[in-house]
Amino acid sequence: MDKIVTGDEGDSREIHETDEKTLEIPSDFIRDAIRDDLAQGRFDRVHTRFPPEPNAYLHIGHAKAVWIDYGIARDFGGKFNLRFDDTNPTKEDQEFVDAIIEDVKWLGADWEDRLLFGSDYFDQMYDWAVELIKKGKSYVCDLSAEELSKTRGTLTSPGIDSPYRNRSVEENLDLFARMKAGEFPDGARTLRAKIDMASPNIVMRDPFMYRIRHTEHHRQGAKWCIYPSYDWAHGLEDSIEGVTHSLCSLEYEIHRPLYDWFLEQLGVYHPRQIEFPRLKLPYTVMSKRKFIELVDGGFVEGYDDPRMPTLAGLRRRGYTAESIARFCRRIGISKADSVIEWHVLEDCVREELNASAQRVMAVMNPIKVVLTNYPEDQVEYVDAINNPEDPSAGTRKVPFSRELYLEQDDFREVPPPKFFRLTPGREVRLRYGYFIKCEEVVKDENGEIVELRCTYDPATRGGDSPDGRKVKATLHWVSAKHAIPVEVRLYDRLFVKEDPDDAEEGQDYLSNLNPESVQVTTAHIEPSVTGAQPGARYQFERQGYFCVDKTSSEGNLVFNRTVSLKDSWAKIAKA
RNA sequence: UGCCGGAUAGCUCAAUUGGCAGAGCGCCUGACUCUGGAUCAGGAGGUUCUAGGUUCAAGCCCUAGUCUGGCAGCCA
Repeated sequence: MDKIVTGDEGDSREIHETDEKTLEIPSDFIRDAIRDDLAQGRFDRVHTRFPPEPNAYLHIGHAKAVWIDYGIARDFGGKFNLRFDDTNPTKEDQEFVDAIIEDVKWLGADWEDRLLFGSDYFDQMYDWAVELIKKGKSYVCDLSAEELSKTRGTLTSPGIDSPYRNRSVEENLDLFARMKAGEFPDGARTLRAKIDMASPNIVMRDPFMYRIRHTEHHRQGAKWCIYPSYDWAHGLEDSIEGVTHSLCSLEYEIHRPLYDWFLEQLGVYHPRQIEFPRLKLPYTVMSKRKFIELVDGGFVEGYDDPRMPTLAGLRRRGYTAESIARFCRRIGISKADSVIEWHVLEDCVREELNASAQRVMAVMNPIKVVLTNYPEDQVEYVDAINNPEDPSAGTRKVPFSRELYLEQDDFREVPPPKFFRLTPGREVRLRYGYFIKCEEVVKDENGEIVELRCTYDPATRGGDSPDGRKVKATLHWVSAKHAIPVEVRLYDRLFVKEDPDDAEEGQDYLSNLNPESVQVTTAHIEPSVTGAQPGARYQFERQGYFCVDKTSSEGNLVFNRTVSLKDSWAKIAKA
């Protein structure tokens, strides 16, 4: 039986037996390809990497990539590296390195001791470039960026050779060394691979390997003034690290021939690149440039604005790492470049929070209710279940008194059909409290309802009627004098169009911003949440899941709505 | 222009070498009878884009066609 071993320093510990264990690994086209590679002996272990460029915050699309890279390594008992692809100093920053590390850690991917940086291999890459020059496979080109793009040809016509293409090896070596030494200004020269200017694949038309950039690198400082291109660097980084499967998104597909070409010319260890489609979600944007514009333009509060699809934003919104992992598992990996609806992610977080979130009662739009037959100064503490899905979560005491707040939506003076909540003359249950009956509607001079006068049935304490009487609705409530006012932020989609780029003539995606993407309101909440710390998650009964925002403080609690509960009444009411 | 992909339930997507076409949401029904428009369980729902072909057997392989998406930077 074939044994698959792992470890790149000869610690060939046995992890799987192909015929049996790998069959238990979920199937998708990438895992299948890897399984096949192992079975055919093309590789004898699995080693992946997640290679972000530290120039932006990670978003939900990266979470999919992380879960493919890390998930596959884990499934096959292999290794996973977190590697920063920091080859372009002009856009990169330590701030992003730190944020990305936090995000990947939060997601739950484990890179063990392999936190790596592509820039740490610059010396090796340089030596390899010299080697390619010596082999006549690379040359220094003096064409400007503009000239280069002109001579590259078009989608329909071949490019033309650079006049510098046939420089001697000696001259190339000399020029390249001087490029490195800093003798030339930015953009004056490039090092290019000598491949084929007539290739139908434009990526193969003598792509550049190094450009001159007199810019300090966030990690390497001023050591370098020439920086490698993605195409040149990426395969080398994978090779150096002993990566077996270099998994990347579909836009790199046409780069694969170049990835392979460099490694073949060098004759070094050669990983396999496999591409998968990026995650797409409607009503949002996922590009670094647009994130920056949204933040700098003040359209959102920051990279961690709860409306943003960034991991920082989703985290602040209340999404858990587990719900995101669940989401990634559910959508799987296929070759189709598909758009996944938000409700898939929302279901995932509801599923998890339904099982784990502490229940609490909060009234968003209060209507005052006075229990006319309830003693003036009496206060009772009723037992409320913390989580009906989890008995071990126990119970808590909630104060009940003569004056209460109910949800405005839970009362209709003239009820529409199928409305089972409070209405004049009808009896309903107050959750964990009593049955109450609406006797009178008090209005001000403008005809606006100011309060409801109800009676309660003392025999129904706790919510049960000894005579077996039934009510159709159970409403949440708070005691008016015990309730704490808190700030609540209700979020909606950031853009009004599925594809924000689908804008009117002369307009861009910013014109599609949803003006109602956030609604700030005050809720009256039961006192048990006093002292809730940022990040704490609750279900506001009958409403949704909320978490305490980072701006929250002891005296001024702030909640973000992660997601509402499913609400089919909203649809019935609309119809 | 080249390369790659997709077309499957009302919607968004799955389907390991060809072997009874699945999930989530939506819809319908039921259970719980203190979230009763929450939650849970069950059910209905498909001529797999079209026309041919190979095969005992085709969503999958082959041929032709129609529609549709992505990529093509001195970014990664």
